[in-house]
Amino acid sequence: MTLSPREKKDLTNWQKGYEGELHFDELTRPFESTFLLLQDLLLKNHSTTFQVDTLLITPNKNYLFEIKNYEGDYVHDDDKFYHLPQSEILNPLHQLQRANALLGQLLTRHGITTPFESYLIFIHPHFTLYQAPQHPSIIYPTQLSSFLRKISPASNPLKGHHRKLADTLTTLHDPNPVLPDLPAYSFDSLQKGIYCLQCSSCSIALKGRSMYCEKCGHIEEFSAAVLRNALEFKQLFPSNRITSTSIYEWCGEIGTPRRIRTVLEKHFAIKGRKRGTYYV
DNA sequence: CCTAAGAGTCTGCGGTGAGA
DNA sequence: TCTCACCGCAGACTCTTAGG
Repeated sequence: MTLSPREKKDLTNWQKGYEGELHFDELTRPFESTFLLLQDLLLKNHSTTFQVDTLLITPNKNYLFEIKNYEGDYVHDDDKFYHLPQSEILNPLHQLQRANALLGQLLTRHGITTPFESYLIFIHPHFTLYQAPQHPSIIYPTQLSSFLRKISPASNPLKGHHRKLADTLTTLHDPNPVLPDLPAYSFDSLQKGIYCLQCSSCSIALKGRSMYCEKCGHIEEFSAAVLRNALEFKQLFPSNRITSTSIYEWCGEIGTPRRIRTVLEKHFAIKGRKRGTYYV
């Protein structure tokens, strides 16, 4: 669908944020084997919901990380952050302090009083902050690798209370993510077709058993592409039934309904018989 | 070249809805 | 309310083709 400029901006921001978290996940992967690493926690203290990007539990210290994938030029002035040339953004330090405070209160209510060291991580290599404050909680891109190196492997192992902390947080985590305000869409209003997995173009041609991207040359099995689209259909239209014709239409009437049916039969459970058959 | 998996074709079943 | 044409689907069978 065609997005409005505002929606495009939101989409870019979400993508950027997500990419930043993925990047940080990569950097903290070595810690997984020795420490407890919790990512993307959605927690609730009384009626206040808050999100925690990454929590790292080590034998010596617990860390709370807020990841920001800001790119380009920013300025810090009078306790405020601006994206140059002039738009003010939410102060990420305040977000970090809020998450830390709420996390502390939540854990205290569950009988855990362990402190967390909280850090604001600016992860994008092309991030510049003019008049950058020398704040002990801020880690700039050029400091990141040395900062992570300092979280050295501890000589003493994790104990029961560390696991209890992780278990408590995992139990308190709300698995239903808060969805951003999505633009209104319907089946009829969206462009149908299979897009290329590699370059996202819609210039896809069916050649034998494969889908061939005329733009980048990427080849994907027909069945894999249909399955991908069927899962996408399920995500976008949870109340719509998956039928061979609905997916055939959703895929831009590529192949034949019979071929689509074969793919659905293989990857989904069939409900009903004859007319009215659908897949779950 | 052979084999097996996948795709195409044909036929019949069952639900739906229009018209008598 | 009943009948019948139409549509969407499954199942059986045949054909095709990718990959070893």
